[in-house]
Amino acid sequence: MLNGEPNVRAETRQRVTAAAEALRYTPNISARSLAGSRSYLIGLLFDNPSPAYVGDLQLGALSRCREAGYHLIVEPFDTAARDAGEAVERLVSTLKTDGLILTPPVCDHPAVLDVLDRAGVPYVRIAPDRDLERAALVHMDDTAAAHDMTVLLLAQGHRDIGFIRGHPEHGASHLRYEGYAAALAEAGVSLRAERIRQGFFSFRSGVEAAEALLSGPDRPTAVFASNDDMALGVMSVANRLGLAVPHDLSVAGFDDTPTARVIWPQLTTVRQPIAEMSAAAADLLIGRKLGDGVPVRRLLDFQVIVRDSTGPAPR
Amino acid sequence: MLNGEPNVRAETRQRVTAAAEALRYTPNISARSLAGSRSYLIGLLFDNPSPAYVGDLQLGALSRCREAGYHLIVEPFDTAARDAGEAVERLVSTLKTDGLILTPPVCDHPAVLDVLDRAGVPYVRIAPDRDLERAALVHMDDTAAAHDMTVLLLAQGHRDIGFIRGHPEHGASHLRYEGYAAALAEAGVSLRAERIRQGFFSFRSGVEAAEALLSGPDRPTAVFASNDDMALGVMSVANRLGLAVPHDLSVAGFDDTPTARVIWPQLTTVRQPIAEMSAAAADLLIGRKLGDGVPVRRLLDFQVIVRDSTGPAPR
DNA sequence: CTGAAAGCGCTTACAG
DNA sequence: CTGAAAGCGCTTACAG
Repeated sequence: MLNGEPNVRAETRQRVTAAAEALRYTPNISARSLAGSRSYLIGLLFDNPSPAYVGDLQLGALSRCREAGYHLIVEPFDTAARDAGEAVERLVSTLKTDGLILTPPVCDHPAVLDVLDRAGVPYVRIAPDRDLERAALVHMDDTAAAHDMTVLLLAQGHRDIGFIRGHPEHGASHLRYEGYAAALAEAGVSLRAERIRQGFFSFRSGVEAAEALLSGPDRPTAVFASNDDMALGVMSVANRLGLAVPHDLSVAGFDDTPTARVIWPQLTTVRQPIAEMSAAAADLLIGRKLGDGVPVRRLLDFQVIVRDSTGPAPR
Repeated sequence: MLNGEPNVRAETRQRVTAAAEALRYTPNISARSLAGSRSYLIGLLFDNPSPAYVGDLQLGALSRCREAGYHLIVEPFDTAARDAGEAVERLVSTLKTDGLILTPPVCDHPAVLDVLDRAGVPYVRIAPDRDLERAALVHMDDTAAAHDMTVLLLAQGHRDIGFIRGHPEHGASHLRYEGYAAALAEAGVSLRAERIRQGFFSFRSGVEAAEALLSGPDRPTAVFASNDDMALGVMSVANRLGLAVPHDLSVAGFDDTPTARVIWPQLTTVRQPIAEMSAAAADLLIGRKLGDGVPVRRLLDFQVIVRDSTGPAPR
């Protein structure tokens, strides 16, 4: 009855609930899991170097778990390991979670997905790179976000906008580049190959790209880096070169890391709906809305956050 | 036998292990928990605004859990809630974890500790503020760290060192201040009240303290902020005031946040052994080394990290 | 509709 | 030392 069955008289229900309350009764999760078809456990698999990203992801999932009486179990996962498939097999057989949230890059590991599909374990992928048709996923539109950021720069009069690409192994890198290129094309601004630099999402790579972009007299009036760490690298180089941001150079990033708000000038960037994505994933798992037919796909909104590192193009 | 009992013939052990391997046998954690005295589950309770801090903490605990076949369950916890005691009561009765890691400020909540003691649930406190004799804890020496940082500044010729205190509600704030004051006293440098400002661990409060400290002509040659966010605020103000760091002003922080490395100049700061603390806590819980007598107490080493925001005092 | 029984997959105490 | 039985605290299918 405590599990919310129907067909119980209101009075009876109330009395039982009151008694449970008085005795501080709380069902044991292991017993429920063993006896029933639910474990009230959701697993979050990650293999991500950024504690902040993983932390944000958890916050979203946790808020939904809490409401539904679920608990979150976090599992580091070595995507590069040869036996990744077996590892996940072991995991689901010991844990019997009601579902798994797969964060990048775990969500793009074919062997992991194979095992999960075969075992019939429900899972939701967060922002996967490939095989988007394969299973339930939650993501945002990287292309549109990069597009919008570029449009913002164009609207401020910039016509010469450098771009630093992200790590080539990350799918988002290509999507963001496409958004940038599309916005330029729409505005009739031609894309110059020497304005595009390869980065790797690290501060260091941002510094190197910025040095190439900003050293000579022929330099762009704005630089859009594919993530905040690289944008910070650009700002650092600008500072060293005596270029005032945003007066001489506008800089935009992507991610809205904590650093973006404590740097000066504060960084214009894109906020990804990280907590919202994992919250949506937890929702799907808890509500068991994954079963039938075509895989669920949720697209969440990003947000372009205009702060002080961008401004009108110098004339 | 698979649980590592002694008195099994080597050959037998090997054959069983091989069979288990071949069948990919992995015991179900719920069944083990229900039947036996171990749940192979450790809970991490947090109520901390910083995802990065919580993420770092998890990494340490996770590494030990993984080795020992344990799993980590993370639980957000509302310390301010009136029914915090009941909440933790409910938690331990549904989850039956083998132990709890209590992070600040949960580790300083009297009702939580009371419930846990009464229920006989093992727990380890991470860097608690008060009642240090009460139960097992893992921490670092904030006073010594602040002392060492101040000594470093003194060694670079600084005799006029401003200090920004941390949030008055956090025990560490007082300890850090004491370390600073002690180092000055040892060096025979007198402490000037107008050089001490109250901050609240936020960037904003660092900015305000720095404005008070640096605006006039009579200003310190170095500022030691009780955490990195406030140190960043100091650097931001210095930048706005045209003070070159470290040439005109040395700045030191505390925490070694990710931002400290991507700012320019890079921030001199103290690295706290965050992951090590939670790893030690997990060790104690998994090894069940908590039972008898005087509470275990582990003191871990900090590290003063000298980077580019500090330098010789201007003459 | 309701209540008592079986059983989930293990560990543990115990009889052999 | 070893093996079979009991039992952990629930859910679920089933007999009443």
